[in-house]
Order: sequence, then C-alpha cells, then structure tokens
Amino acid sequence: MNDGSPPTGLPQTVTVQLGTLGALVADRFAKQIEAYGLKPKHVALLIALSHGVAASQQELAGKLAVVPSLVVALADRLEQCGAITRVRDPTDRRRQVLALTGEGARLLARCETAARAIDDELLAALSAPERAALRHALRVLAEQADPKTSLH
Amino acid sequence: MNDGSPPTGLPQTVTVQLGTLGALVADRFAKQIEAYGLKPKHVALLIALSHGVAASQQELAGKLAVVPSLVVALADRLEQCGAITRVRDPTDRRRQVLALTGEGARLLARCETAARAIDDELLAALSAPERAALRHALRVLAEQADPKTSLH
DNA sequence: TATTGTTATACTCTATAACTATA
DNA sequence: TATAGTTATAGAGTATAACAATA
Repeated sequence: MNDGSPPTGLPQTVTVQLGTLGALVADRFAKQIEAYGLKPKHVALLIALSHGVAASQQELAGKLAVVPSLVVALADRLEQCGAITRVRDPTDRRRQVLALTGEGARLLARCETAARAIDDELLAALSAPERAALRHALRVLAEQADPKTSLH
Repeated sequence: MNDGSPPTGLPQTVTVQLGTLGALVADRFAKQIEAYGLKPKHVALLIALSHGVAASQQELAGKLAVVPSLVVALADRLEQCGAITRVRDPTDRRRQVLALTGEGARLLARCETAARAIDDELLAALSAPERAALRHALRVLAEQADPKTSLH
C-alpha cells in the first residue's frame, strides 16, 4: 500500500505479539522434545498428571480442553513409552486411572531442561529487571487464563 | 504423582507460558476475525502487504515462512473478498504482484480493533506499569524473532 | 438409561510433488 | 534450463460420531 494511509498497528498489539512469539517458542519446544518421542500435547498431559493426583481420562480431557478420544491416543503413546500407568478403577470399572511413573517424571525433567534452554536463549536480549517484569506479567496472565490450559 | 518427588517447574517457564498464552490469544483472535471471513494467516499476509510495497507471492511465502502453494490459497481468498489486487508483472509475466486495496486496509483496521479488545481484556489484570513493562519486553522479543514472523 | 473409554471417520491446516507458463 | 505460480495429493493434528463395556 504505502499510499499515505496509516500503517496498521496490529503488529504492535499484545495479541499479535503473544500469538507470534507463542508459535515461535512452541515450535522450538516441539523440535526439542521430539527427541524423546513426545509432542507438546503429551507434555501437557504429563504436566496435568504431575500436578494433581491420578486422574481419569475424562477429567484429563477437561483439563487439557481436548476431546476424550484424543486423550486415548495421547495416553496410548505415553503408556507405551512407560511414562504413565493406566489401571481400571476397581470401584468403577469404566474408568481408566492414569498416573505418572518415575520414567514419566524423568521425561518431564528433560522437557523442563529443554524449556529452560529456550528461555535462556530467548531472554538473553532482556536485562535482568526486564526479565523479572516479563516473568511476573506472564505468571499473572497465565494463572488468570488457567482454567483450560494446554500447549498447542 | 505426588510421591515426594519435586513437582515439575515446566509451567513456570517462559517457554510454556508464552506457548500457552499465545495459543489462547490466537484462538480468541481467530474467533473474532472469522466474522470477516479471515483466518490468522490471511491477516499475516495483509500485514506483510501493508508494511512493504507490493510483493510477489514468492517473496510473501518467504516473509510468512510458508510454502508458495499456501500463498496461492490465501491470496485466492483475499482477492475474492476484494482485500488485495493481483496483477501480472509486465516485466516478468511469471510474477503475480499483490497489493493491498482500500478494502484490505479497512479489514486490517477491523482486525486491529478486535486485537485491541482482546488486549484490553487480557491486560485488565495488570497495573499500568506492569502493562508497560510487558509491552516493552514483547516488543524486544518480537523484533528479535522477526525474520520469519507469522501468525499461527 | 447414562457414562467411560474406544474405534472409525472426517475435517482443517499445511507441506510435498508434479505440472504450466514464462524467462 | 531455471523460476513463479498453480494444482493435485498427502500428512499431521484434532474433532465428531458410532459403539462397547460398565454403572
């Protein structure tokens, strides 16, 4: 264009910048964790299990804001690589109760290492107080968004 | 788990928080702009056109970090709704030169309004200085990431 | 009859590969 | 022969819908 009309301010919005940076770091993170045979959604499931206690697949589908049939596929993979256990609830044999294993916790720790490396690279351009301010703001926004939190 | 092992620090990393929030705002933004018949990638193409001058589809594929065949589909849609023009370069008739129209600029303005509304809602939980600090940090990170910037 | 998990299927987004036309 | 764009096809990721087991 460049015909004198005001340039769009869209790229300066937090919405677009968060969307762009989010996609960027998500791609980097996905690249790193594929060495462990995991996708971001697998990690989201592991995180959910590491927080609360063991949970049914329906409960997890709610927490991850995905459909139950997707939890089946994610859990299949995680069970296959030994990251979770999957046992029928004796009191209600319809329910599959998932729980993190030691191997799952180790995988999660490796993912955390990968994430921290991406953090360090990304935040290198900021001063220490700028980094602290960003972390604070993200923490506030993340917990306000939390009800349905997932990785894309 | 909750067996005494340390809980994962993954959700506190900037990587995971940016990824999560980015997906959240991207979804909200996508929801808003579908009223205009646009997807985030369409907006990304319009933004690219509003910045530089008219550009060939190959150049745009480079800027958006997508494959040329995707630019075809995006441009088809944008041309169809009158947001861009698409003319053969007379000096090299292989090239299609895309340019933003007045209607495209108007669409972009509506998208900006939608993004600012999401910004306002999201940032309501932060104080004015916290908002300023976040905007500053995101601006720095966004421009450092910029080479291949897109919306997911 | 309602609910949990599963399977089968379809849809969206995007990439790869083959093709056309210009150069 | 090489390049811009296009078309056809395929793959990843996820949802919807039908189904089986259990309540």
